[in-house]
Amino acid sequence: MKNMEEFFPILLRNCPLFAGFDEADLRALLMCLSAVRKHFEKNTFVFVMDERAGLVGIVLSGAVHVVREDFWGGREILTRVEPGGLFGEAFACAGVEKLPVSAVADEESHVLLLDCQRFLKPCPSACTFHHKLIKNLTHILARKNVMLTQKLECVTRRTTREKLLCYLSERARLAGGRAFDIPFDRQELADYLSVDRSAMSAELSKMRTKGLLRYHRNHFELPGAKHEP
Amino acid sequence: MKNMEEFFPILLRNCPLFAGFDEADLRALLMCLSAVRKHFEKNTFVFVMDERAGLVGIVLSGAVHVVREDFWGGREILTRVEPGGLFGEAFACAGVEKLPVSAVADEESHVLLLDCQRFLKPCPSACTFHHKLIKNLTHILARKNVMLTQKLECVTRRTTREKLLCYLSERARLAGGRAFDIPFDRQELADYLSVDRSAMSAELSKMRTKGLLRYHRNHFELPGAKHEP
DNA sequence: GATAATCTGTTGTTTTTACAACGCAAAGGA
DNA sequence: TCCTTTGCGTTGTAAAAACAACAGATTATC
Repeated sequence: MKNMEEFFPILLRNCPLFAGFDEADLRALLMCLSAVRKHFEKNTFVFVMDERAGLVGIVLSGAVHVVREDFWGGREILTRVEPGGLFGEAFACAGVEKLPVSAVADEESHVLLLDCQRFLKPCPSACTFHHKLIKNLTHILARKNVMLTQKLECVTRRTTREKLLCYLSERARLAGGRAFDIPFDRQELADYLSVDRSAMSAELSKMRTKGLLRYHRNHFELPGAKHEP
Repeated sequence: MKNMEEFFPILLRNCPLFAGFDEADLRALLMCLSAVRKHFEKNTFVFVMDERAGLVGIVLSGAVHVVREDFWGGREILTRVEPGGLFGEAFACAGVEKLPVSAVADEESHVLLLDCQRFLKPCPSACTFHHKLIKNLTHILARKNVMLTQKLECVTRRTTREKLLCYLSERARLAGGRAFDIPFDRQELADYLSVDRSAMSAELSKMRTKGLLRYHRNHFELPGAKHEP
């Protein structure tokens, strides 16, 4: 792992996998894991769909697109990963036989590739960073899990109103009260709930008229439970 | 961990967390983790919403419902967990401050509670089972992640047709060809895609008429890519 | 084999959504 | 200040989905 020092700042600051690490930790760990740095030209594949998944990628420079290609050859960008960002970790840890996505360098990029199996094996040199790493990895997977579950719950509702109430109810719970702010503007909220923006705006209006909620811009208030006779 | 032997079969056979363990492993591990067995009467809480998450639950006997209570007091059952089943693992590993769900014993039940933090700490007695356990846990989280991602991709499509094509395209990819079976009946598929069953049936008919696919019961075939001029 | 139960497809009606086009207000820059 | 940009709400129309009710086919049960 020579010539890695230049990328240490990005890994230490922006990569959740190395949260809580210092430079010395990182240097030791990369040795221990026999991580590989690779270089990709623009539009070349980092991972190819239908391969067996085993590697985690970390973008050091440039940018990588995780893309899905459907049965008819259509290609869709699922996420854009920028320096410090992680990709493929879920597939690698799950050890899926066929990668359901590809990863393509969108610019000329440097990527750090880690073998997921080595994460989980007992560390031969008994390095203590290993444990921190596993903890971080588990955190990342678990948090993503929670986020996905939450989103799925909103999105599976049938109507826009239900989706909104599901989301807002959750935000209220997180805030611990009936008044709270949301981190989305209208377009972003519509995208999150996968509904049309203008239709959602209209629905919000209706709900306000009906007294189901109050709002201004990003600030929302839900009335307490009504006791219907 | 006395009086646990009677539950060993269920743990070894049905609990993914202990996959690959034998009885001796399990006995050692439960000691090492200082796992706690608790008894719950019907309709009592195992976890309470808004608590700090930290424990993983494994149902030994009876059954537990993971439920969500919304802002207005409505309660919805998210999953039913039966003996051998795991619950709360994502929240525990993510260390969420406020549990977004509750867990309620639906029958008189025995539950094994494990402190998630102890999983990830270096094992003081350096037991080798610990590593297997972490591997299993990571597998479980990662696989759930992959499943959730896949479902989310289908469900976020706007129309029933798109949802169907997204799902079927994925199944074809997994099968490695244009012909494949699906593991759902119509009602289950509709539930998975969160659409109405009869509307979905109608949409399938239309798609068949248009030549987008062929099917009989659980068997589907997708025509190859069409080259439009 | 007969009957019941379940699964699937069909149709018509009502409700909801997507889409497109526009107006207004707030924010930012020249 | 003027002008542009951006975000938000509104409206009308066409498309799509939910819903309900039913008929045919398949499977299970006796």
